[in-house]
Amino acid sequence: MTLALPDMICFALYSATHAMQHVYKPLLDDLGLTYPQYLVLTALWQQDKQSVGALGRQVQLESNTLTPLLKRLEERGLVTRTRDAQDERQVNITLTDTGRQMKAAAAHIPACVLEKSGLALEDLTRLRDQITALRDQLRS
Amino acid sequence: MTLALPDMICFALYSATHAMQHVYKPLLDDLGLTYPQYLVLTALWQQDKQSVGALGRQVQLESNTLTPLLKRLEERGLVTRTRDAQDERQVNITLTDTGRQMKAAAAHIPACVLEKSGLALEDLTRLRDQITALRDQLRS
DNA sequence: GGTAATATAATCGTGCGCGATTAAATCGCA
DNA sequence: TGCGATTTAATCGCGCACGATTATATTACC
Repeated sequence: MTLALPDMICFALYSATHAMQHVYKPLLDDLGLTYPQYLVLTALWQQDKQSVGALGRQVQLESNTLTPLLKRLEERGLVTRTRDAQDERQVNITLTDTGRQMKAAAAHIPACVLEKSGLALEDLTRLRDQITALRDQLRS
Repeated sequence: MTLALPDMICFALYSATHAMQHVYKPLLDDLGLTYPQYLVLTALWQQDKQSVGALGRQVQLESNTLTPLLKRLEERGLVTRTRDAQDERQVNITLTDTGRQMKAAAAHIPACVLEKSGLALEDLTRLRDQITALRDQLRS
């Protein structure tokens, strides 16, 4: 357990995350999206019309990050933001037609990333599960 | 290979990195450091007096991120920034006495993180190596 | 029914990351 | 020797992250 960067699991995660975002960058540039914006849209493609809080629980971000991000998506015409009629504290985020259509334009991305990883799907899946388990342990 | 967040290796890395930084936060708050500042100091604790570029190659950051960060470390009295006499393009970053002393104050951190991970050292090491290999593949 | 407690999103300030550009020093090469 | 190419930091603008606070709506409870 040394204090050198190459030995640190935290740095491995940190630098791998940046490397991953570097792979996504050109793919997302084609869609005019940033990486966090892509994550939010991914959550909405699975389940449309979610509150800011519900989205935040999935992408692990708070309203202080999400609110400006969602305003940018709204300005781009990808989502709408409307106060919930039943509970006016909540703001519902809903995909526009353009936002829904972008799902098809993004459909090729996962395969590109898989290929770039140089791993078999099952190896990548196993690694993902280990990283997810570590994350959940760290969060507890 | 679905498009759901829990299935995405990129999101596993992204959220695990944030969870890791959340673990470091209270430990680094005691030292008055941010996480990237801690990485830079870690590199300097291994090898003092490095150029901005050499540091950047280790922590995987460019001068546009490092220069302001290093200025903050200089303001806090942890490092000095001086133009290299032989090659005036380069700026040498050198630890002050205070910066060197902080290594001892940070010595307990790796063990804290290991414990929080809930994994045996050898398991964490194996996971780290897999993540590092993925990072290097993605960078290529 | 009124009021304290809670939940939700928004706002603000600071510090990264990073693409693009700029300024200055050094190097390569005829 | 001179001059274009390269290297190195710094600068600028934008978009996250996140701690702390605020405003408003809802719920709990007496």
